[in-house]
Amino acid sequence: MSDFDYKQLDDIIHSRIRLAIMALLVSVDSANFVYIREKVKASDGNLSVHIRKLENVKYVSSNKKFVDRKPVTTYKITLLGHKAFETYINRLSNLLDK
Amino acid sequence: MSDFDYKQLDDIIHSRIRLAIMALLVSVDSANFVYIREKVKASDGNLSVHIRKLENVKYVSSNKKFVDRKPVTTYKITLLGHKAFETYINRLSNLLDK
DNA sequence: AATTTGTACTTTAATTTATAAAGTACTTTA
DNA sequence: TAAAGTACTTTATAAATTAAAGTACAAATT
Repeated sequence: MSDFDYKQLDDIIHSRIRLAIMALLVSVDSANFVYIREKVKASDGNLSVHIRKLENVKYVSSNKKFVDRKPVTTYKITLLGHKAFETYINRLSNLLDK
Repeated sequence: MSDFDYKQLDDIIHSRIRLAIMALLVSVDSANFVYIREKVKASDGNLSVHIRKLENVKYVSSNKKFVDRKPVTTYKITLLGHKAFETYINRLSNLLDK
């Protein structure tokens, strides 16, 4: 491959908000909903929808528990997610550095 | 800035197909419709719609003429497009290399 | 010479995606 | 106890993407 074919980029990852979520998650081991929402500057609804998409394809896993009687959802990137992200970055850079 | 805010990425450029078009155009001085379509592996309709979007915001300019009695449209990246692309790349890399 | 096939696109319509708004199930504060 | 959060989820609308159909030819075939 190694050309300008735009379909080589994983479109689950490519969306701006999901790319930001993934970039954050690879840099951080684990993060909860509120933390991600603030870093990524997303609305509640948006974050919920998009992180769910990442969960559906198993790029991200979540853990729900209660802390001080309040719900807290913690997210982690999975091994699959890590690999997909790496592949994405590789293809992106070889698309961009011509 | 310099954080994970996903809105920092120019969404006109960010779309997969438009990103590929821009990446191609910055590397090539000028290119015609068919050439771009093949490199980017887009359908006619898709390319037409998306390159038009890039034209509308003046990131790309076009020149239409006839070669051997057939229409040929040649595209070039503009100065504005060049700047926008550079900014996009900068923000992208600082989003990604954490 | 008429029909078919092909080229270089553009337009329209349908599907998908993204976003914002509203809703749920609480907890905390006044 | 009523109002104002918190941590999300769901739903509805708007926007973007894609595929299919259309236009205006040229070239090749019958």
